[in-house]
Amino acid sequence: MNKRLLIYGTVLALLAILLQVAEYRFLVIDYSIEIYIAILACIFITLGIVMGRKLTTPKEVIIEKLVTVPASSSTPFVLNETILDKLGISKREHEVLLLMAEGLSNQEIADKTYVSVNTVKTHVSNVLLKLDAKRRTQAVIKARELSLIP
Amino acid sequence: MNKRLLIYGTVLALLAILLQVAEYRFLVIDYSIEIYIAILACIFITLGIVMGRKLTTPKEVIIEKLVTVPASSSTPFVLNETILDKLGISKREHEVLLLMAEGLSNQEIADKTYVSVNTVKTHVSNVLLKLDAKRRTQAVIKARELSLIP
DNA sequence: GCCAAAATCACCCGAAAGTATGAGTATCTT
DNA sequence: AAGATACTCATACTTTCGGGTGATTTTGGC
Repeated sequence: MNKRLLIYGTVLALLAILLQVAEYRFLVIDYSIEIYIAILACIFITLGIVMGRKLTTPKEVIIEKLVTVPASSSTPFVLNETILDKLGISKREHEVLLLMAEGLSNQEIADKTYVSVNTVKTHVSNVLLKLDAKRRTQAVIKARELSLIP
Repeated sequence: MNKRLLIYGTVLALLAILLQVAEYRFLVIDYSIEIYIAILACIFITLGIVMGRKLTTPKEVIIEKLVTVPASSSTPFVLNETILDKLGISKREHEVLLLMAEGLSNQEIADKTYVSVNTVKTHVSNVLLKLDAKRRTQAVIKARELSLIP
């Protein structure tokens, strides 16, 4: 930081000298003083802008990213297969149920399981029917209550 | 923003006129030209610095900070209000988040909270944004991980 | 080999969800 | 008084869901 100030200082000094020299030249060639002022103004204004930009400390925007630590669950979760086949939920259906519970869309589930979206929709529909849910959100809740998903 | 530019423009113009007037005075009183230059330089350099600071968008240094959330599992659940207002989720938004987590549809949430469906949609959209979720299912998962809902 | 259940896929259609935008009101702070 | 925020609502539009129906292909067991 101090280095920077030093550099600017010397640059300023040099410019002053340069202007001093230029001054006499200008006077000799007898340019109008207005032009001289304008040039001076331009030079120092740009210098000022540059200094202003470099010297001002940039704003620091701290973005805090939230990360959850998995937290060792006390109960390991055991799938309740009894209820699973009591409700007649098949393997595939249970699979999409799990993915549904992860907040995936039908399309995303389709991509993950390498089947078409239509197939996923069919599975989802069946799951909704078998769990007596109106929406996938409800299905997930019920499934969790029944220990069908973690 | 445009107002600011206008103001600067007028200030500049005024300064120019002022300098013009001052110029002749200086010449009359016959000060040395060096002082004149110095004054000019000071004025324009400060002007430049001010302009540089105000006109240039302050560079924002984005610092990402990871914040770990313990994710309490079997504990009775305590709302993490710190995260709640860190994410800027309002009371109403949190309310619809809770109802969303119960598997309710927008219409059902609207009925329960005595507002229109459109309002609920707005709240839901905001929640999705603030939780960085694409779907309500995802939002519920994230909210639970962050201890925003039971 | 045959059958039933499971799995796959398609198409249509309406409902719900989500996005974008604008705007009015209320409250609270400076 | 002005500004910021939260809350409310609307309109228009796009995407996703979910229901209904039907059809073909696997698969596992008898």
